[in-house]
Amino acid sequence: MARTVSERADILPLLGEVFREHGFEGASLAHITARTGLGKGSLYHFFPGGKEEMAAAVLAEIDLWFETNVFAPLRTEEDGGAAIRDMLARTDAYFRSGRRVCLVGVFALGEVRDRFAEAVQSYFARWREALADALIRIGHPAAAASEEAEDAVLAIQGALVLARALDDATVFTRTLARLERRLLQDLGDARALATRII
Amino acid sequence: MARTVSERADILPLLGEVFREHGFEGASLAHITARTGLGKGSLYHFFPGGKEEMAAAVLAEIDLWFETNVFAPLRTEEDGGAAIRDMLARTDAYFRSGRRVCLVGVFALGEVRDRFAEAVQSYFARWREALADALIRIGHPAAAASEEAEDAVLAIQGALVLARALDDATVFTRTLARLERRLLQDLGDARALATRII
DNA sequence: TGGCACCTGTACCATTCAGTACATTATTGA
DNA sequence: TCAATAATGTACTGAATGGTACAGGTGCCA
Repeated sequence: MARTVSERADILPLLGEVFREHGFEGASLAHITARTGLGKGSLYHFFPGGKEEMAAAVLAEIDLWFETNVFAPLRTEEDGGAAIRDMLARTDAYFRSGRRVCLVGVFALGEVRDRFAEAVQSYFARWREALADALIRIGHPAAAASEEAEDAVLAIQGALVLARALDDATVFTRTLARLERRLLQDLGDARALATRII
Repeated sequence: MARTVSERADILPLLGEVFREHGFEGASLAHITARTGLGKGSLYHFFPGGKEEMAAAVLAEIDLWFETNVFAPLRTEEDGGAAIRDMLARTDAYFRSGRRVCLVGVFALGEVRDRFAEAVQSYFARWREALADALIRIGHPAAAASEEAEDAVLAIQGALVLARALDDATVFTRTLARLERRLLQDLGDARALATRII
């Protein structure tokens, strides 16, 4: 019996892709073994809790990635404008310019949402709040910043849906470009900011 | 053996809810019989093609509803502003103010997309184009109208994702209100339209 | 060289899956 | 009244589902 992959952490990205493509219910153990090359023995050795534990581990890994590379910079980077531009660039890279779907979004739409409610809710809530932080730092009024952030986060999700529906990834890149304009415009003019229509 | 429901058309909405809640793969015949009250005998009598035919019929029904109540008015109603307001009101009603999910969007994210690619693609493409039509009719420049329409359609999808993820339907109603402002603002000022940042 | 913890493949389990076959019952129209 | 058709419940199929049990193999450290 040849030892194959070794590290549990190594297979998390593969697991993620399976859940992304098939959803939680559609991700059968057959699909998972095919993609990871691991048999049931290994799978249940690494994840005694079965599919549920696998999905939870994947969600945790995604959460950590976004927390580190997107949310935290939005909260702490001094130059808020640069933080927002970084967010957009990393979002574009992560979702492969619209060719990759958001696992958390997929889970949110399904009945699985209830099983991972805390993780799903927290992911989007922290994204929204971190972005609002950065917007306030570059001079947006607090009230508007919150709604602008929500609008941006939801636009990213919607763009992923539409890009896949139309089989046209440019929908996603076009949306990111629009968001950059929308979020970073008018930085110097406080009065325009106060009265501007979102 | 008592005859129960009778019309095939009567059970389409029920079928739709099952697919909406569980996705195509997750919608087992057990779920379907439970929701519709129809046994396998009746189900396969009405839909000899099985689940695939059921889903296709549901998609066709949804398509017809939107074509009639949303797309066509956007294209033909003389008062473009009223058409857009009607679209938003009917969208709000259809999605139960954010408590109901978009079946076409759910299908778009899953692997089922390929099986119903034509229906999924056409639904969103026609929505986008019909909305762009109305925007042009109220004075938006053609180039901007197309992108504004895409932005609106994708915002609706994203709002549904986010509303369900955060378990907060107000995300959806807030988004529709924002869209109304965004789409209908500045109607009289051509110069502002030409230079406005989307 | 030995032992031991860690991996891994295989066989197996009960359950559920979509779909089929068919006999039986309702309904309809002549 | 009586066939013909439409609708329905039931029993069944073979395959796939997630999960368990476990024996055996592998690498590592003493």
